[in-house]
Amino acid sequence: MKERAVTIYDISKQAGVSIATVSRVLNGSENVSEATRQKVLAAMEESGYTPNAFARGLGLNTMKTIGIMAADSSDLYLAKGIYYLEQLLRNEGYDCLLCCTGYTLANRIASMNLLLTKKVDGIILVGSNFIYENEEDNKYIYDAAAQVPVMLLNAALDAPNVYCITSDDYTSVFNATTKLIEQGISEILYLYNSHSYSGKRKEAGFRDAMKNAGIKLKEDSLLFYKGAREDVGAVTAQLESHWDKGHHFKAVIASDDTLAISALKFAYRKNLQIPEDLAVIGYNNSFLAECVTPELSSIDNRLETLCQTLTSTLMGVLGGNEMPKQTVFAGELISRATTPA
Amino acid sequence: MKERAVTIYDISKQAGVSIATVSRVLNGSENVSEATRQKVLAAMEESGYTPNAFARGLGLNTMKTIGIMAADSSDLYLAKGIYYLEQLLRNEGYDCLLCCTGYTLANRIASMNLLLTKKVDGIILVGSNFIYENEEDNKYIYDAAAQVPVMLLNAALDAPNVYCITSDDYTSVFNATTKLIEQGISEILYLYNSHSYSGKRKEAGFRDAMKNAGIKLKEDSLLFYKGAREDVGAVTAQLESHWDKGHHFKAVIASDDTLAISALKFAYRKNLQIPEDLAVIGYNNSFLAECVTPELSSIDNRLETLCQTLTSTLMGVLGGNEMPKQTVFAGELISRATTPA
DNA sequence: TTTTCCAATGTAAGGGCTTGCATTCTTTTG
DNA sequence: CAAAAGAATGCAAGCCCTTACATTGGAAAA
Repeated sequence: MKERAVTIYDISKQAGVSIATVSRVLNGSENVSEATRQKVLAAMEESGYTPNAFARGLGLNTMKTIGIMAADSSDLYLAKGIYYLEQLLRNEGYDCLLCCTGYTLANRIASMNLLLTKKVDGIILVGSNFIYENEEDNKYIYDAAAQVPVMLLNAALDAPNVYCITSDDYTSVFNATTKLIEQGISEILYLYNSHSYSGKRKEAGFRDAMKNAGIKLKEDSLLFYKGAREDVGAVTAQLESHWDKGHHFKAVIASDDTLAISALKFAYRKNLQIPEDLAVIGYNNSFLAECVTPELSSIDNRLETLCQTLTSTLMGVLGGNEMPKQTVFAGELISRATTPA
Repeated sequence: MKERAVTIYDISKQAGVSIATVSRVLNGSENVSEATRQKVLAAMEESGYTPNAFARGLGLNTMKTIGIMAADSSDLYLAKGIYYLEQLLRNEGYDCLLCCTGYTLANRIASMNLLLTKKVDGIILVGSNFIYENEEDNKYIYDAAAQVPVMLLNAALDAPNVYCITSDDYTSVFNATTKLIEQGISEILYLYNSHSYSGKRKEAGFRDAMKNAGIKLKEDSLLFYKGAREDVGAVTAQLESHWDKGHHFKAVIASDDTLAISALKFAYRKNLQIPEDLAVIGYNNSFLAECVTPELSSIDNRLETLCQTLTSTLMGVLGGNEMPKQTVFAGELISRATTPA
């Protein structure tokens, strides 16, 4: 299959210059006369030369690759983030090594090492679940950051060489909750399934909004689902069982669109009118929101903006510039048909 | 940031052996006595040695990386495929370089070259849209296949070093259509938005099933939507306009779940009961199908099986074995609430 | 014209690892 | 017990680039 490849030596011979000169035009060095540059380029063109990435890597100690870690690249939201990042990084001349880690720490440590072994120039952690409550569990991030910049999307961690781009989840949920209350709906159920960094921020936003409105928060106003949120049937069932135990509510704010979908299904089963009997607000404003009927109101956390900022910050860091350690963007409730006008 | 890394020389010194021996234990060579192996491993462990991937690549001419190309990694179906592949390949010790190419040929050629430059060991094209009608446009695939094995998921192309794993889309749609007809529904609209390899197979399945049942196919029985299928609103509008022109139907078979979602929305707007007034069948059996109400009947093309087979075939090829050039699996209609029982 | 200086180019020393071949030492065989 | 075979290890030549430093030649300065 692979015959001996064309090397820099072949080009140097063909163009009648030294390999150093060839290397210089390869790397866009200034100190090459236009005439030689053309000669070399012609030779490359003619023989279909492609520099050997490994040798290049050895010399430059980089292969222009960024590692992207996500728990599950098929999650609607994470997939979108990965997509944006890949596009943006490619524009900057970087390739992406993708690592789906699942949710266990052991896997994450392994993946992290893998990426480091492959000499990526930076690592992006997509999703807030990469930060652990137990400070020791975050060691794998600190270790990685000792070697390459680590970017967190939707999570925050104060450490050297770690940069965080987040959405202001707290305020988004606070505002959404407040808005519902102002519309006269105060029996709100907060449905969530993660204690991640942003998960806790969202929850806090809910609690504070309720408190702020002077509504005493019963503990049955929060429902935690401990399984995979993609298991729509199970989440729906849990909502039903909650309701059937006498915990009624007039609205659901979910920490994720997928969970909100279950709330919609729940309403359908219970024959509740949306939004009259039950208002529903999701989070992430994913494609799902437009797919369901009635269309789901959802909090948009401006994923594309986050990704753009993350990328430019990373590029800045790699370029040796001082960059902000944390950047926060405001979210926004997109009102559709599951909330009162 | 980066202090001088531990190299094979350090280990060799520390263990009191030659670097050749260290390299041998690194590569699991047979000819090393157990005692030395242990000594070396201990030294590695102690000094936290990580072999330099570039140097390794230079020597071995591989970095155990597979390139994955997909038009859009955030597409629900493609994302799932990428996810499966990434997991499977990782299990085999390979990393994945992800390339989202969009739908233009120029981008694809560029991406392909990029992957080849980075010396991937194989390339996987996820999605049937990588094959072009115009034979010349497929040159980029042949070129790539001249260097590394190319795997096609859901597409077929007969060429050296190209391996295809597909679902029998033709039969799946043929059967689904036939089943509807047997249930007494013969006014069926086939809704599609792609002329890709599998797109054409599906369409043929529909046409043949109708013909086979002796139903004369009016050309208004097929509706092609030329934009992005994610634009649910636009697809819905086009369905409405089609209907309003007098082209009525009692069922929709869509070439993709996302399109089917639009059919559901259309029914809702027209106040058609599902499945009594309108039956709907999607394709891919994606997560979307379970999210909507009523839940969508959809053709499952066994993506996970396809990915497994693709991976094992690729591993076989890389291992120098003769492997089947084309593997086809049967699909299956998953009946949910949008089709009559 | 001679001296400086600088742009353009070449020389050669790595960068860290793999591997064919040579060498040494241990076993087996006759 | 000598000779042959085999196992374990070392030597050194790559693999293909990058780049600090040396060299050259011509233009600018004196």
